[in-house]
Amino acid sequence: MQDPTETGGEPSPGLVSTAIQAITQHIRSEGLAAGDPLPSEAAMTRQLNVSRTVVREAFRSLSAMRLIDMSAGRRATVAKLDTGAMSMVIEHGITTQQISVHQVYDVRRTIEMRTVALAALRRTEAEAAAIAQSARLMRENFQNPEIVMEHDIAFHEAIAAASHNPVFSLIVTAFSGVTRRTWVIGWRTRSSSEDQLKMIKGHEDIAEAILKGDPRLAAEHMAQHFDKSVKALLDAGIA
Amino acid sequence: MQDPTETGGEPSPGLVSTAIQAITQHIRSEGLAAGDPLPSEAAMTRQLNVSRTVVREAFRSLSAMRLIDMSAGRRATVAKLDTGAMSMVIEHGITTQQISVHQVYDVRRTIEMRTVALAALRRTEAEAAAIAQSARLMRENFQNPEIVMEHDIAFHEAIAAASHNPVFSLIVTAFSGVTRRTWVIGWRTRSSSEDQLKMIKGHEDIAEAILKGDPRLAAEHMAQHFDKSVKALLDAGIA
DNA sequence: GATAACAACCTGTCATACAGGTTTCAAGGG
DNA sequence: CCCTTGAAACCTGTATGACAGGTTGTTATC
Repeated sequence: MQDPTETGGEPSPGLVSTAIQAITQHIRSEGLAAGDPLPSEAAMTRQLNVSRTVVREAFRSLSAMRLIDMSAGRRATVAKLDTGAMSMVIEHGITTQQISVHQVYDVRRTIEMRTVALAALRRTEAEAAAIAQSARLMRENFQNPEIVMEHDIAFHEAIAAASHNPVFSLIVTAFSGVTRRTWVIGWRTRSSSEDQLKMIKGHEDIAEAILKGDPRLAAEHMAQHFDKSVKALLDAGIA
Repeated sequence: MQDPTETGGEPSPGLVSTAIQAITQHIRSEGLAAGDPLPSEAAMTRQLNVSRTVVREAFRSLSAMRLIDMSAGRRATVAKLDTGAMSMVIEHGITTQQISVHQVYDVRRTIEMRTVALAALRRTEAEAAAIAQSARLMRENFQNPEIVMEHDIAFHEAIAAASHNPVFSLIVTAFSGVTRRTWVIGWRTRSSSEDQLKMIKGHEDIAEAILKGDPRLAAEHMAQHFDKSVKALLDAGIA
């Protein structure tokens, strides 16, 4: 039925994929930035000569990946960089057992040894304070694992942010979901309060090294932190 | 009437988001693995008591993130781990100028210093051969930049695969799109054939170190490779 | 028992309809 | 003149029905 001069020749694995490409292509060719509005569904429908169903599924797909923002009544807009899609991919890999928690931790260790060094070199005063603040809140709430975990996650994300490289932030944040699922296990393995406080001390050491601007020391503390975390997970039988 | 507390809001007021969660939840609770079939759209429609439109947009969204595979006539199936979504996020960040090529290279350098060390430790004979093969093909086709680039990308992906950690593969592959867009620029900066061959020699050194099983040497060569690549991009004026 | 036609089911796409949110702009009141 | 107000125009969210075409299992035929 529809035969609008297929340019290029790709027999198309589906009209929706074509529409998705058209939209991303539009963003690129128009040089749109985060917040800029996209064409309406109706306009896209006319331009591509397909039904609104197809255009809509394309928009919705991009929205699911958080490349665009949609909300009722308003045109879709280009989205700010967001972890949404990435964390879903990681989660999917974990739940379908295609990747293991241990493998994620190896990647985290690799990346965070770098973010912490960069943070020590590039952090602003405010960022150093935020990092130290998270560590302090971990200690103050150390009886409540859930709260400690949230501050732990915030701690690592703050370090990534202080690296001033959003790609690192993106990846670190994408792993936070996995952390939420396994953190408590590692915490329980640290049977004594002493062990738990020692682990919190590790965070404070990292924060301090960042504050002092010593990348080598910061990386060293981070490595120790991860080695202990991985060991705790291994002791708990997490593959 | 603006409510800035909207960012990162969890309360998704859409039926589609609910449906997406229901599907991923189904995968989790049923313990599905890659290749397993999902309920049909009709079944989901009944279960969630929403229209097929909604269910379909949910399926399509998951398909766009490559969490599930869809094809006409057949039920959707759980997908194998794939880079699709991740590379789109990275591309989006680049095209909307929220991240720079330089930042991507810093992340690549960080990750590939690790993958190359792991590859040296864990590679099979076949993997070592594949890596060396890519390096050889780079040399054999060194007059043709496009082909050299493809083998370069294959080279790095093969190293990631040899690390035996799919998360590394995932990330490295996600960056390949960026490489395709900037590689030629770096190549041109290496004005003389001599420089270009020197760069290929760098790849061969890496391959050899992996074959010898020397992680420290491999990482060192990889670091040099990236330092030169970044310098080439900087010389070309890429931010 | 093998094979070919068929029926049941499934996804891909289209058309239409309507509810509800958002923006725009002009008319009316201060 | 400015501000408020309200309606119209536009937009997205969801539902329904229809049909084409692919896939699979079953049955009838050889």
